[in-house]
Amino acid sequence: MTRQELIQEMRRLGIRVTAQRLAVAEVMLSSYDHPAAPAVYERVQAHLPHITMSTVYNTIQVLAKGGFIQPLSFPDGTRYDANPSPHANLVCVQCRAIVDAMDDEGWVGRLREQVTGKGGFQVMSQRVDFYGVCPKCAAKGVS
Amino acid sequence: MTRQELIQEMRRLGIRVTAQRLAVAEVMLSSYDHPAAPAVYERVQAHLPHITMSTVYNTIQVLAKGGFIQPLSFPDGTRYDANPSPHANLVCVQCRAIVDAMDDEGWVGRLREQVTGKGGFQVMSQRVDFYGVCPKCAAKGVS
DNA sequence: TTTACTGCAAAGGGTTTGCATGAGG
DNA sequence: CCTCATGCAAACCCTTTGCAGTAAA
Repeated sequence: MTRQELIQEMRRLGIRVTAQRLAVAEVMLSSYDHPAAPAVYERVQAHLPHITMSTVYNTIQVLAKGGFIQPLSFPDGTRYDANPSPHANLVCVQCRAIVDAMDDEGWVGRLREQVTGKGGFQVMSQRVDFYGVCPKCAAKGVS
Repeated sequence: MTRQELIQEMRRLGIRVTAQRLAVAEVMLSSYDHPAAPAVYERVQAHLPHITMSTVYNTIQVLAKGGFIQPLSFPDGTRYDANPSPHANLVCVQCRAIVDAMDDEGWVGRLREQVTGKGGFQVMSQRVDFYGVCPKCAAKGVS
């Protein structure tokens, strides 16, 4: 998504475009490690040294409401996922890394189909996390 | 699970058995609405009026570590799931109700099989949530 | 008897809010 | 111009922690 497309999409959703929001959105959309707010703050500071955490949190809420990102609550804070397609996350319980799981065959979407329509529950979105130990941590800690 | 079986299982895991822990565990294991800590506290108070939130939180940690319950973090607090089998949760974004989704055909387990073994990630547990509007709320708010 | 759990109160930390200033449409 | 976003600081709320007393094993 180019900067122009991003601006157009924001305007289409009635989101007022500011330098801060653009910066936060671009960091979010180009981050694949599911950053928390403080990490987003740090990265945005490289472009906008004067931005504050309030604005980052405010913008995050706006972007979430607009469907650009999905919040993932964890005990130690909220991480954000900018991948709009149905997928699973692999969450390392040791280093807290989060990566998207390969799901070429669309199993998450299929699971959603199974759930939808049963019992009259209207599914709007989903969160699929698998918790465990990533290859790096498994190599380090020889458990 | 009877009270005696619960006690034996706790001892087997090296968990010291106290009246407070038994009460919290029994409330947890007999609650199917995925209660948050304050709700657990209220229910336990019916049996142990003198218990405190500290003890409830302490016990919750112990039970989670022992694998009796799974914490589910949400923006407005943590809910707890006492269903040990792989399943999906249906989370109503309006009334915050959480119910287990029927998964007779084991789709969640199958999805886990797909993820496990790909890329060397060691899966230990999972969380599968579907967010939407429950039948009750759909009937009320005619959206 | 030894270990560690309970209760109480206070602290912790990510996130939200109130308000004056400043910028977008 | 009018509305709404930003920045700053303080407040929020769920959860954790420190400590003295007490109960489990």
